[in-house]
Amino acid sequence: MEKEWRRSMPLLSMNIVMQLTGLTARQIRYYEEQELVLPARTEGKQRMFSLDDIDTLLEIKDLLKTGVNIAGIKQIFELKNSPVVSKDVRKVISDIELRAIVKEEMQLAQRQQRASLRQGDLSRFYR
Amino acid sequence: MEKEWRRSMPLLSMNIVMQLTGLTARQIRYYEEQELVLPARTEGKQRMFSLDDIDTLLEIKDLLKTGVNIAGIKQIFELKNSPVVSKDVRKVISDIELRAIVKEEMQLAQRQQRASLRQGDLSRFYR
DNA sequence: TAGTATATGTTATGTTATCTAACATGTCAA
DNA sequence: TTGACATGTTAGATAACATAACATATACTA
Repeated sequence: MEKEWRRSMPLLSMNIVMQLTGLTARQIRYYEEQELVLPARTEGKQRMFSLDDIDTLLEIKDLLKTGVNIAGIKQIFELKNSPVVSKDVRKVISDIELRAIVKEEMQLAQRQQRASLRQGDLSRFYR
Repeated sequence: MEKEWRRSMPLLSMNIVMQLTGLTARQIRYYEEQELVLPARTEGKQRMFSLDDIDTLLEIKDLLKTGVNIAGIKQIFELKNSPVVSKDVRKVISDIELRAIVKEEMQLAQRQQRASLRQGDLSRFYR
């Protein structure tokens, strides 16, 4: 309860966030438009990000890379914020994400009669 | 060696540093002019501060409030960076600062035949 | 007492960083 | 092909920051 303070404090400007996440300003603003991140604003309306925001952005980046679209990410984030999942958040969430992704990919594959999901794409969920 | 990374990373812009330290931009720039802090710069020459810089600024603020002038602070910082004092840095430094301050104040008092140093001013060094 | 140094305030002027909004484009699936 | 999605690009406006010069209060010094 001193670390929480810092992680949620909006200290970082756009430029730094671009560097830390490897995302473009356009991407970051788009994700905000889609309400996936909600950076604070200065009096002059400039975005200020917290470390938590960085985590969120990195997760978005990762999920997009995995093939989940914005709508899917929205769902996942909603699940995360649902009070049901507040025991061992970390692990539970991973499972949920996994299932969401697999489900989406399965549906895709079915609809297209093809295997859009190569083995390698799930490897990071196993060990 | 993962925390060092973060503490020395220049992530913070002027505005945030002003808020975190309670110093004005003028003060911060002046301290840099006096080479007490050396913030990084963006390509566009804008200052970017690290958490270490914040610590330094807060220390400057504190020392100034205690009555030490810029020259004195410079000395103290030089002592800190001297390789001699690299065992139990924390404690040793406090002592050095204390002595430096006391010395300065004593000289002042002597020259002026007055007691410029009230008891209360040193109270924070004792317990 | 008059003069000087120190640390900071204030103002002016230019540059960099960020904003919003609109339009363009590559990719993929229907 | 057509359309949706995610992102690129550009334009024009504003916010944030830069340097530099001058002003000033306080505290020392002569």
